Amino acid sequence: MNKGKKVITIYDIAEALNLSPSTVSRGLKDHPLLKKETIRKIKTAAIKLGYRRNKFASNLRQKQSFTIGVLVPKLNSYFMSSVISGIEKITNQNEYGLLINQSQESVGQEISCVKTLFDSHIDGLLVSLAYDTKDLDHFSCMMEKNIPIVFFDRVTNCVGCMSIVIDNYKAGYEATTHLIEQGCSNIIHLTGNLLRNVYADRLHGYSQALTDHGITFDQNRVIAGDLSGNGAKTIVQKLLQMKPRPDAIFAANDTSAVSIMLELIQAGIKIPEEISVVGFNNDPISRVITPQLTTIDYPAIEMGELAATSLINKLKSTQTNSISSMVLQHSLIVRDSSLKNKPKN
Amino acid sequence: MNKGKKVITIYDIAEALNLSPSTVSRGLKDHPLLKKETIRKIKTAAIKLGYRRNKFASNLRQKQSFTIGVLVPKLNSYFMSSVISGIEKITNQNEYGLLINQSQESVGQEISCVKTLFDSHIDGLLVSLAYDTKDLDHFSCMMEKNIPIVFFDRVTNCVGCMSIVIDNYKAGYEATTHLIEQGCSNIIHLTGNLLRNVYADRLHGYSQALTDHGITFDQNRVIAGDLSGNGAKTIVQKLLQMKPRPDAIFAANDTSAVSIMLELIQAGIKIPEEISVVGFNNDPISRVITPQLTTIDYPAIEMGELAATSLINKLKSTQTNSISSMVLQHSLIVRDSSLKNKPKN
DNA sequence: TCCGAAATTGCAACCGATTGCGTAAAGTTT
DNA sequence: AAACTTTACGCAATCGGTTGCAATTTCGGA
Repeated sequence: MNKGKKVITIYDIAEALNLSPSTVSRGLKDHPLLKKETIRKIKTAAIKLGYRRNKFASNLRQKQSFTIGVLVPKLNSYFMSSVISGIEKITNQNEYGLLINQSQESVGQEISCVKTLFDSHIDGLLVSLAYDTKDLDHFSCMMEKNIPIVFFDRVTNCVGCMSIVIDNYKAGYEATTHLIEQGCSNIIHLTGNLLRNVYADRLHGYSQALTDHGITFDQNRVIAGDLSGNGAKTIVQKLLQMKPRPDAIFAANDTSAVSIMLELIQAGIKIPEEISVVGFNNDPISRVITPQLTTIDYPAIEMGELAATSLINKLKSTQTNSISSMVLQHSLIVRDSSLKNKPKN
Repeated sequence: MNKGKKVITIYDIAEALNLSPSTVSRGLKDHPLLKKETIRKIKTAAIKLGYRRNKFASNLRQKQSFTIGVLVPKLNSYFMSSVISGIEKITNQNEYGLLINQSQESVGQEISCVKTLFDSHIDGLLVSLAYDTKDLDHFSCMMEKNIPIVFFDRVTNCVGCMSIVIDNYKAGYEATTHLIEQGCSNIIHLTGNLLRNVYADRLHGYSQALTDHGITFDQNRVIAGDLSGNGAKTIVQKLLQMKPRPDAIFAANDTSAVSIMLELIQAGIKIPEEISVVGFNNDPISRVITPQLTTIDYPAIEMGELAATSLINKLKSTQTNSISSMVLQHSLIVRDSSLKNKPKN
């Protein structure tokens, strides 16, 4: 395979110019000790001969790959693809390659992906954890070799690692407070695996908001599921049978919120009159469903850009900077699905 | 940077076992000429010492990277992230790395990304073309070195390259025919850059369906735009001013279809009674909008899997197989946005 | 017990770029 | 013109794994 024309190396350039390979190597990267004239000659010849640097040889020697690994639970969600789009933008600008893997929400896959990425000699790693990851043992190979890791969205405490997040606690608090202010008092919270900070924090915010407004937190009103929207029918059936019927639902993502809404509508329930709904993420679907879904705007692209920028800075600076966590701004977007008081158009 | 513990090489294993590095190298990859016992010893020692193969050295020698490049217009769409999810699944199974770049819908970026990927010595390339790419000159570096390219979705004719597509002509034909069968005769078609096969073919199918049903094709009823949904307001204004008012819209993607629908609803137009709408892609939003959007189901994940599988097969087989194009199955999904005749629930 | 075939393993060159150190060439100073 | 800096470039080792071919060991058979 790959048997095209002859590969041009620095040796070919050296020979053509009657110079040594080392001079050519230096010339190609503007070494200050070389004569300007020589550098010009080398570069001209390189272009004329169609020279391309062999990254393997270069990486082997320099022990750097200029490649960043990305490990996410799932690629095909609006949120995650936006994050990755942001990451790609930055890494591309900085001439880093991007090696992307998905854990498919399983620790097993996550472990195997980390191994693969490690073997690929990535310079740094961007991670959002799988649904059921419990510990970080599988990342130890990276840490031992001082390969910096930046976690984003689904993060974890980890000495020496950096985290990019939004204030999920506050967001949960705001969403819940909004519902309470709309007159809701019997609020269901749909959440995911509480091992994950995003869900635990949102739940915590929800709980605190209730308490702060004189509503007692009730464990039975918290439903933890996979948030994929698959179980919506069952959940709605369950909700409608609860003794004091819930008057609001705060879901930890838009996908599940929308699925629930569709089921509620199917069951003849009026939104928001009978039940208000608030989601999370501000996916496109939230703007499209009727009534439009109140949700938390999550700056996905910015998160990707920031995560990538932070990692690259860490790679470029020799000094260990001490920032361990950065929090991006979210915002509550109020739409019709939760507006009980005000008149709808 | 990266100054962790000592790196273990095959030389360390060789020394520990009193063997030669070449034997260790062979043992690690189950060379048939080695004694089984020796292989076992080598592997055991490798694990005990924490050996990791250095891909750079290996790739340098073998002139292969076991890495596949992916170049797409935009990462952050439901369709594209699904395709990539499919690609990742296959490449991961086959132990290939994935280097992903986005052209941001611009030829300029596309050219620069191809250069980057070429310099990264990818073994093969998966491409969906940017919005305004006119020729394939920038891919010639790949072709000269016999690096196989598989195009998907937005493809182009190219000797020696492979294409994975759906039958866009037929899909356009079916969508239009469906509208005609619902009694529509004044059908607008919203399309993108006609340089791209996907749009040209859908337009062609639309046009042929009209002709086949005795409706004359009218260039004024074709609106070519960016399909991002941004110009929806302007387009709807324009539509509502047309002399015989259109009774249907066939949009080349769901995003624009939904944006148009929202504007139509805003303008007090009843869907589908006054204007029917059909989209393309079967994005999640199509199921969520009211009325639900009739659309063409596009097997995105399967397309990703097939593209990756085809490329890997091509890499593994020495013989040049002759398949130049594969067509995946699409399907028309009829929903309320186009059902004029039948009663709605 | 000796010989050749078969089974194992080692030697050494190689992939292509990088870089510490040494040296030759050019320029300065007095 | 001798002695000393600068400036510019070359030598050769190195990164770690791979592989064609040679060398050594093993073993069956005579």
